[in-house]
Amino acid sequence: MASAPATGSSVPDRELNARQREIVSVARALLVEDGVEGLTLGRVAARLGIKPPSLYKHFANKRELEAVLIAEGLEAFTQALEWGGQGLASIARAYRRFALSNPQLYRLITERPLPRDLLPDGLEARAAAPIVAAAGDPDLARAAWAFAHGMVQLELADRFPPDAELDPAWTKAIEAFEAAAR
Amino acid sequence: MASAPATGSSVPDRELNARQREIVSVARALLVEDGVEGLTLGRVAARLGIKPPSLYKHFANKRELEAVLIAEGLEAFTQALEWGGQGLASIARAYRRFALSNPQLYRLITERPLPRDLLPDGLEARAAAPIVAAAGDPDLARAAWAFAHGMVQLELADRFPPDAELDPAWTKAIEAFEAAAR
DNA sequence: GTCTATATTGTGATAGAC
DNA sequence: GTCTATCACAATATAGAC
Repeated sequence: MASAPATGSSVPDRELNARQREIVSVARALLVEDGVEGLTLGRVAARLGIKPPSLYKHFANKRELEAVLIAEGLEAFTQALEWGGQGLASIARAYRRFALSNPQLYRLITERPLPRDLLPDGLEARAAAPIVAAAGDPDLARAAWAFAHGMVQLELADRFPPDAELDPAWTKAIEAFEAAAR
Repeated sequence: MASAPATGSSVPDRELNARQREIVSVARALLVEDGVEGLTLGRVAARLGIKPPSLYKHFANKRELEAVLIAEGLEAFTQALEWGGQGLASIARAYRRFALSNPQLYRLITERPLPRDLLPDGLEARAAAPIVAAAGDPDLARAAWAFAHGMVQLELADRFPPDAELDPAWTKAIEAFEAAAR
Protein backbone atom coordinates (compact mmCIF):
# COMPACT_ATOMS: atom_id res chain seq x y z
CA MET A 1 0.00 0.00 0.00
CA ALA A 2 2.64 2.55 -1.02
CA SER A 3 1.44 6.00 -1.75
CA ALA A 4 0.73 8.83 -4.05
CA PRO A 5 0.29 11.45 -1.32
CA ALA A 6 -1.75 14.52 -2.08
CA THR A 7 0.96 16.92 -1.11
CA GLY A 8 1.11 19.92 -3.39
CA SER A 9 -2.07 21.86 -3.90
CA SER A 10 -3.62 20.55 -7.06
CA VAL A 11 -6.55 22.92 -7.23
CA PRO A 12 -6.04 26.21 -9.08
CA ASP A 13 -6.24 28.43 -5.99
CA ARG A 14 -6.72 31.12 -8.57
CA GLU A 15 -8.53 33.42 -6.23
CA LEU A 16 -6.07 33.14 -3.38
CA ASN A 17 -3.35 35.67 -2.86
CA ALA A 18 0.14 34.84 -1.70
CA ARG A 19 -0.52 35.19 1.99
CA GLN A 20 -3.66 33.12 1.78
CA ARG A 21 -1.74 30.39 0.02
CA GLU A 22 0.82 30.42 2.81
CA ILE A 23 -1.92 29.99 5.35
CA VAL A 24 -3.54 27.16 3.40
CA SER A 25 -0.19 25.48 3.11
CA VAL A 26 0.30 25.54 6.86
CA ALA A 27 -3.23 24.31 7.42
CA ARG A 28 -2.63 21.45 5.00
CA ALA A 29 0.50 20.39 6.83
CA LEU A 30 -1.29 20.54 10.14
CA LEU A 31 -4.16 18.44 8.81
CA VAL A 32 -1.80 15.78 7.48
CA GLU A 33 0.20 15.65 10.69
CA ASP A 34 -2.46 15.91 13.33
CA GLY A 35 -5.76 15.20 11.70
CA VAL A 36 -9.03 17.04 11.50
CA GLU A 37 -9.07 17.59 15.25
CA GLY A 38 -5.55 18.98 15.20
CA LEU A 39 -6.40 21.63 12.67
CA THR A 40 -7.16 24.67 14.80
CA LEU A 41 -6.72 28.35 14.11
CA GLY A 42 -4.49 28.70 17.11
CA ARG A 43 -2.04 26.16 15.76
CA VAL A 44 -2.17 27.54 12.26
CA ALA A 45 -1.35 30.97 13.61
CA ALA A 46 1.42 29.70 15.87
CA ARG A 47 3.13 27.97 12.98
CA LEU A 48 2.99 31.18 10.97
CA GLY A 49 4.40 33.14 13.88
CA ILE A 50 1.29 35.28 14.23
CA LYS A 51 -1.70 35.45 16.56
CA PRO A 52 -5.00 33.73 15.80
CA PRO A 53 -7.04 36.92 15.34
CA SER A 54 -4.77 37.93 12.47
CA LEU A 55 -6.06 35.03 10.40
CA TYR A 56 -9.42 36.72 10.18
CA LYS A 57 -7.88 39.35 7.92
CA HIS A 58 -7.33 36.60 5.36
CA PHE A 59 -10.27 34.25 5.78
CA ALA A 60 -13.72 35.08 7.07
CA ASN A 61 -13.74 32.09 9.41
CA LYS A 62 -12.42 28.61 9.89
CA ARG A 63 -15.00 27.06 7.60
CA GLU A 64 -13.73 29.07 4.65
CA LEU A 65 -10.20 27.93 5.25
CA GLU A 66 -11.28 24.31 5.54
CA ALA A 67 -13.26 24.60 2.34
CA VAL A 68 -10.07 25.36 0.45
CA LEU A 69 -8.49 22.19 1.78
CA ILE A 70 -11.61 20.21 0.91
CA ALA A 71 -11.67 21.53 -2.64
CA GLU A 72 -7.99 20.71 -3.06
CA GLY A 73 -8.52 17.28 -1.61
CA LEU A 74 -11.46 16.42 -3.83
CA GLU A 75 -9.47 17.51 -6.85
CA ALA A 76 -6.50 15.38 -5.86
CA PHE A 77 -8.73 12.42 -5.10
CA THR A 78 -10.42 12.72 -8.47
CA GLN A 79 -7.10 12.76 -10.25
CA ALA A 80 -5.91 9.73 -8.32
CA LEU A 81 -8.97 7.81 -9.44
CA GLU A 82 -8.59 8.94 -13.04
CA TRP A 83 -4.95 7.93 -13.12
CA GLY A 84 -5.75 4.62 -11.51
CA GLY A 85 -7.24 2.96 -14.55
CA GLN A 86 -10.66 2.18 -15.87
CA GLY A 87 -12.18 -0.99 -14.52
CA LEU A 88 -13.91 -1.24 -11.18
CA ALA A 89 -10.97 -3.20 -9.82
CA SER A 90 -8.43 -0.56 -10.79
CA ILE A 91 -10.56 2.25 -9.44
CA ALA A 92 -11.05 0.40 -6.19
CA ARG A 93 -7.32 -0.09 -5.83
CA ALA A 94 -6.69 3.58 -6.48
CA TYR A 95 -9.44 4.54 -4.05
CA ARG A 96 -8.01 2.45 -1.28
CA ARG A 97 -4.48 3.59 -1.92
CA PHE A 98 -5.42 7.26 -1.86
CA ALA A 99 -7.47 6.97 1.29
CA LEU A 100 -4.88 5.02 3.22
CA SER A 101 -2.07 7.27 2.03
CA ASN A 102 -3.95 10.41 2.96
CA PRO A 103 -6.10 9.30 5.86
CA GLN A 104 -6.66 12.71 7.40
CA LEU A 105 -7.45 14.34 4.11
CA TYR A 106 -9.80 11.48 3.32
CA ARG A 107 -11.60 11.95 6.60
CA LEU A 108 -11.90 15.68 5.99
CA ILE A 109 -13.62 15.19 2.67
CA THR A 110 -15.90 12.30 3.61
CA GLU A 111 -16.90 12.43 7.27
CA ARG A 112 -18.83 15.67 7.26
CA PRO A 113 -21.31 17.34 4.96
CA LEU A 114 -19.54 19.15 2.14
CA PRO A 115 -19.47 22.95 2.34
CA ARG A 116 -21.18 22.94 -1.04
CA ASP A 117 -21.71 26.69 -0.99
CA LEU A 118 -17.97 27.24 -0.88
CA LEU A 119 -16.88 24.67 -3.45
CA PRO A 120 -16.33 25.23 -7.18
CA ASP A 121 -19.30 24.32 -9.30
CA GLY A 122 -19.26 20.81 -10.61
CA LEU A 123 -16.43 19.63 -8.41
CA GLU A 124 -18.55 17.11 -6.56
CA ALA A 125 -19.88 15.62 -9.79
CA ARG A 126 -16.40 15.48 -11.29
CA ALA A 127 -15.16 13.56 -8.28
CA ALA A 128 -17.92 11.00 -8.70
CA ALA A 129 -17.47 10.60 -12.44
CA PRO A 130 -14.74 7.93 -12.52
CA ILE A 131 -16.75 5.57 -10.34
CA VAL A 132 -19.95 6.13 -12.25
CA ALA A 133 -18.15 5.47 -15.51
CA ALA A 134 -16.65 2.24 -14.22
CA ALA A 135 -19.88 0.96 -12.71
CA GLY A 136 -21.97 1.84 -15.72
CA ASP A 137 -25.02 2.49 -13.61
CA PRO A 138 -25.50 5.25 -10.99
CA ASP A 139 -27.05 2.92 -8.42
CA LEU A 140 -24.31 0.39 -8.72
CA ALA A 141 -21.78 3.21 -8.59
CA ARG A 142 -23.30 4.43 -5.35
CA ALA A 143 -23.15 0.92 -3.95
CA ALA A 144 -19.53 0.50 -4.97
CA TRP A 145 -18.66 3.86 -3.47
CA ALA A 146 -20.34 2.94 -0.21
CA PHE A 147 -18.48 -0.35 -0.11
CA ALA A 148 -15.10 1.27 -0.68
CA HIS A 149 -15.87 4.02 1.81
CA GLY A 150 -16.99 1.52 4.41
CA MET A 151 -13.89 -0.61 4.00
CA VAL A 152 -11.56 2.34 4.26
CA GLN A 153 -13.46 3.92 7.11
CA LEU A 154 -13.53 0.74 9.17
CA GLU A 155 -9.86 0.16 8.49
CA LEU A 156 -8.88 3.71 9.42
CA ALA A 157 -11.02 3.59 12.55
CA ASP A 158 -9.44 0.30 13.60
CA ARG A 159 -12.84 -1.28 13.72
CA PHE A 160 -12.01 -4.57 12.02
CA PRO A 161 -10.90 -7.28 14.41
CA PRO A 162 -7.10 -7.24 14.64
CA ASP A 163 -6.73 -10.49 12.72
CA ALA A 164 -9.14 -9.70 9.89
CA GLU A 165 -7.71 -10.04 6.40
CA LEU A 166 -9.00 -7.27 4.20
CA ASP A 167 -7.61 -8.06 0.77
CA PRO A 168 -9.98 -10.98 0.20
CA ALA A 169 -12.95 -8.83 1.19
CA TRP A 170 -11.97 -6.25 -1.40
CA THR A 171 -11.49 -8.90 -4.05
CA LYS A 172 -14.77 -10.68 -3.46
CA ALA A 173 -16.82 -7.52 -3.38
CA ILE A 174 -15.25 -6.19 -6.56
CA GLU A 175 -15.96 -9.46 -8.30
CA ALA A 176 -19.55 -9.35 -7.13
CA PHE A 177 -19.99 -5.81 -8.37
CA GLU A 178 -18.34 -6.61 -11.68
CA ALA A 179 -20.66 -9.54 -12.19
CA ALA A 180 -23.61 -7.28 -11.44
CA ALA A 181 -22.37 -4.67 -13.90
CA ARG A 182 -22.51 -7.15 -16.77
CA MET B 1 -37.82 3.63 8.05
CA ALA B 2 -39.71 3.30 11.32
CA SER B 3 -37.76 2.23 14.31
CA ALA B 4 -36.85 -0.22 16.97
CA PRO B 5 -34.98 2.34 19.07
CA ALA B 6 -32.35 1.11 21.45
CA THR B 7 -33.85 2.84 24.42
CA GLY B 8 -33.76 0.73 27.54
CA SER B 9 -30.44 -0.69 28.54
CA SER B 10 -30.32 -4.15 27.09
CA VAL B 11 -26.99 -5.21 28.46
CA PRO B 12 -26.96 -6.87 31.86
CA ASP B 13 -25.22 -4.01 33.67
CA ARG B 14 -24.75 -6.64 36.28
CA GLU B 15 -21.76 -4.96 37.80
CA LEU B 16 -23.33 -1.52 38.00
CA ASN B 17 -24.93 -0.24 41.17
CA ALA B 18 -28.04 1.89 41.28
CA ARG B 19 -26.29 5.24 41.11
CA GLN B 20 -24.10 4.12 38.25
CA ARG B 21 -27.16 3.03 36.34
CA GLU B 22 -28.71 6.43 36.86
CA ILE B 23 -25.62 8.07 35.47
CA VAL B 24 -25.53 5.75 32.48
CA SER B 25 -29.16 6.47 31.84
CA VAL B 26 -28.53 10.19 31.73
CA ALA B 27 -25.51 9.70 29.50
CA ARG B 28 -27.59 7.58 27.13
CA ALA B 29 -30.25 10.26 26.87
CA LEU B 30 -27.63 12.90 26.24
CA LEU B 31 -26.01 10.81 23.53
CA VAL B 32 -29.31 10.25 21.78
CA GLU B 33 -30.28 13.90 21.97
CA ASP B 34 -27.02 15.65 21.24
CA GLY B 35 -24.69 13.12 19.75
CA VAL B 36 -21.22 11.95 20.58
CA GLU B 37 -19.96 15.53 20.80
CA GLY B 38 -22.77 16.51 23.14
CA LEU B 39 -21.93 13.82 25.62
CA THR B 40 -19.74 15.60 28.14
CA LEU B 41 -19.25 15.05 31.82
CA GLY B 42 -20.34 18.57 32.59
CA ARG B 43 -23.69 18.03 30.96
CA VAL B 44 -24.17 14.62 32.51
CA ALA B 45 -23.54 16.13 35.92
CA ALA B 46 -25.79 19.11 35.31
CA ARG B 47 -28.68 16.86 34.38
CA LEU B 48 -28.17 14.88 37.56
CA GLY B 49 -28.06 18.06 39.59
CA ILE B 50 -24.51 17.45 40.76
CA LYS B 51 -21.08 18.82 39.90
CA PRO B 52 -18.77 17.14 37.38
CA PRO B 53 -16.11 16.05 39.89
CA SER B 54 -18.69 13.96 41.69
CA LEU B 55 -18.94 11.65 38.69
CA TYR B 56 -15.44 10.44 39.38
CA LYS B 57 -16.68 8.71 42.49
CA HIS B 58 -18.72 6.44 40.23
CA PHE B 59 -16.61 6.01 37.12
CA ALA B 60 -12.86 6.22 36.83
CA ASN B 61 -13.06 8.46 33.80
CA LYS B 62 -15.14 9.35 30.79
CA ARG B 63 -13.89 6.41 28.76
CA GLU B 64 -15.29 3.95 31.28
CA LEU B 65 -18.70 5.57 31.15
CA GLU B 66 -18.69 5.55 27.37
CA ALA B 67 -17.69 1.91 27.35
CA VAL B 68 -20.92 1.02 29.13
CA LEU B 69 -22.91 2.78 26.44
CA ILE B 70 -20.91 1.05 23.74
CA ALA B 71 -21.46 -2.38 25.28
CA GLU B 72 -25.18 -1.70 25.57
CA GLY B 73 -25.29 -0.43 22.02
CA LEU B 74 -23.49 -3.42 20.56
CA GLU B 75 -25.85 -5.72 22.42
CA ALA B 76 -28.92 -3.90 21.16
CA PHE B 77 -27.56 -3.81 17.63
CA THR B 78 -26.88 -7.53 17.71
CA GLN B 79 -30.40 -8.26 18.84
CA ALA B 80 -31.84 -6.04 16.14
CA LEU B 81 -29.92 -8.00 13.53
CA GLU B 82 -30.97 -11.33 15.01
CA TRP B 83 -34.60 -10.34 15.11
CA GLY B 84 -34.37 -8.99 11.57
CA GLY B 85 -34.40 -12.34 9.81
CA GLN B 86 -31.89 -14.62 8.20
CA GLY B 87 -31.06 -13.76 4.62
CA LEU B 88 -28.60 -11.08 3.62
CA ALA B 89 -31.48 -8.89 2.47
CA SER B 90 -33.30 -9.09 5.82
CA ILE B 91 -30.14 -8.43 7.76
CA ALA B 92 -29.32 -5.47 5.59
CA ARG B 93 -32.76 -4.03 6.14
CA ALA B 94 -32.42 -4.48 9.90
CA TYR B 95 -28.94 -2.97 9.82
CA ARG B 96 -30.09 0.11 7.99
CA ARG B 97 -33.15 0.53 10.15
CA PHE B 98 -31.19 0.29 13.38
CA ALA B 99 -28.50 2.71 12.24
CA LEU B 100 -30.91 5.32 10.98
CA SER B 101 -33.14 4.98 14.03
CA ASN B 102 -30.23 5.33 16.42
CA PRO B 103 -27.77 7.46 14.49
CA GLN B 104 -25.82 8.74 17.45
CA LEU B 105 -25.53 5.35 19.06
CA TYR B 106 -24.47 3.93 15.72
CA ARG B 107 -21.76 6.55 15.39
CA LEU B 108 -20.55 5.85 18.91
CA ILE B 109 -20.07 2.17 18.23
CA THR B 110 -18.58 2.40 14.75
CA GLU B 111 -16.59 5.58 14.27
CA ARG B 112 -13.88 5.00 16.81
CA PRO B 113 -11.75 2.07 17.89
CA LEU B 114 -13.63 -0.11 20.35
CA PRO B 115 -12.51 0.08 24.00
CA ARG B 116 -11.92 -3.65 23.78
CA ASP B 117 -10.29 -3.79 27.20
CA LEU B 118 -13.53 -2.59 28.78
CA LEU B 119 -16.00 -4.71 26.84
CA PRO B 120 -17.39 -8.11 27.85
CA ASP B 121 -15.52 -11.02 26.32
CA GLY B 122 -17.00 -12.24 23.10
CA LEU B 123 -19.31 -9.29 22.59
CA GLU B 124 -17.60 -8.13 19.42
CA ALA B 125 -17.75 -11.60 17.90
CA ARG B 126 -21.39 -12.01 18.88
CA ALA B 127 -22.24 -8.76 17.15
CA ALA B 128 -20.61 -9.95 13.96
CA ALA B 129 -22.20 -13.39 14.00
CA PRO B 130 -25.50 -12.64 12.25
CA ILE B 131 -23.76 -11.14 9.24
CA VAL B 132 -21.22 -13.91 9.03
CA ALA B 133 -23.97 -16.49 9.19
CA ALA B 134 -25.94 -14.79 6.44
CA ALA B 135 -22.97 -14.30 4.17
CA GLY B 136 -21.65 -17.81 4.66
CA ASP B 137 -18.08 -16.69 4.23
CA PRO B 138 -16.07 -14.36 6.50
CA ASP B 139 -14.62 -12.36 3.63
CA LEU B 140 -17.97 -11.80 2.01
CA ALA B 141 -19.39 -10.94 5.42
CA ARG B 142 -16.72 -8.30 5.88
CA ALA B 143 -17.51 -6.92 2.44
CA ALA B 144 -21.23 -6.80 3.17
CA TRP B 145 -20.60 -5.12 6.49
CA ALA B 146 -18.40 -2.51 4.86
CA PHE B 147 -21.05 -1.85 2.24
CA ALA B 148 -23.80 -1.39 4.81
CA HIS B 149 -21.59 0.74 7.00
CA GLY B 150 -20.56 2.91 4.07
CA MET B 151 -24.15 3.43 2.96
CA VAL B 152 -25.30 4.37 6.43
CA GLN B 153 -22.30 6.51 7.16
CA LEU B 154 -22.59 8.48 3.94
CA GLU B 155 -26.30 8.94 4.47
CA LEU B 156 -25.88 10.09 8.06
CA ALA B 157 -23.06 12.45 7.09
CA ASP B 158 -25.16 13.93 4.29
CA ARG B 159 -22.51 13.04 1.81
CA PHE B 160 -24.73 11.69 -0.94
CA PRO B 161 -25.86 14.31 -3.42
CA PRO B 162 -29.24 15.67 -2.33
CA ASP B 163 -31.08 13.95 -5.17
CA ALA B 164 -29.47 10.53 -4.84
CA GLU B 165 -31.87 7.62 -4.47
CA LEU B 166 -30.51 5.12 -2.02
CA ASP B 167 -32.98 2.26 -2.09
CA PRO B 168 -31.86 1.03 -5.50
CA ALA B 169 -28.24 1.10 -4.39
CA TRP B 170 -29.10 -1.11 -1.41
CA THR B 171 -31.07 -3.50 -3.59
CA LYS B 172 -28.46 -3.91 -6.28
CA ALA B 173 -25.62 -4.44 -3.85
CA ILE B 174 -27.55 -7.02 -1.87
CA GLU B 175 -28.37 -8.88 -5.06
CA ALA B 176 -24.74 -8.81 -6.06
CA PHE B 177 -23.63 -10.16 -2.69
CA GLU B 178 -26.32 -12.83 -2.70
CA ALA B 179 -25.22 -13.98 -6.12
CA ALA B 180 -21.65 -14.17 -4.87
CA ALA B 181 -22.71 -16.15 -1.82
CA ARG B 182 -24.11 -18.93 -3.98
C1' DG C 1 -1.51 43.08 8.31
C1' DT C 2 -0.57 42.54 12.84
C1' DC C 3 -1.28 43.36 17.52
C1' DT C 4 -3.61 43.40 22.45
C1' DA C 5 -7.42 42.59 24.91
C1' DT C 6 -11.45 40.34 25.51
C1' DA C 7 -15.69 37.59 25.15
C1' DT C 8 -17.57 33.25 25.55
C1' DT C 9 -17.65 28.87 26.17
C1' DG C 10 -15.93 24.57 27.10
C1' DT C 11 -13.07 20.16 28.30
C1' DG C 12 -11.43 16.27 31.40
C1' DA C 13 -9.41 15.73 35.65
C1' DT C 14 -7.48 16.04 40.76
C1' DA C 15 -7.00 17.38 45.86
C1' DG C 16 -9.02 17.72 49.87
C1' DA C 17 -12.85 19.22 52.99
C1' DC C 18 -17.41 17.90 54.66
C1' DG D 1 -21.32 10.85 47.84
C1' DT D 2 -21.04 15.46 47.29
C1' DC D 3 -18.87 19.75 47.51
C1' DT D 4 -15.41 23.82 46.50
C1' DA D 5 -11.49 25.12 44.44
C1' DT D 6 -8.50 24.60 41.00
C1' DC D 7 -5.73 22.95 37.17
C1' DA D 8 -4.49 23.07 32.62
C1' DC D 9 -5.70 23.60 28.50
C1' DA D 10 -8.44 24.78 24.54
C1' DA D 11 -11.68 26.69 21.00
C1' DT D 12 -13.73 30.42 17.58
C1' DA D 13 -14.49 34.94 17.17
C1' DT D 14 -14.73 40.37 17.61
C1' DA D 15 -13.29 45.36 18.64
C1' DG D 16 -10.21 48.58 18.13
C1' DA D 17 -5.33 50.40 18.31
C1' DC D 18 -1.10 50.66 15.61
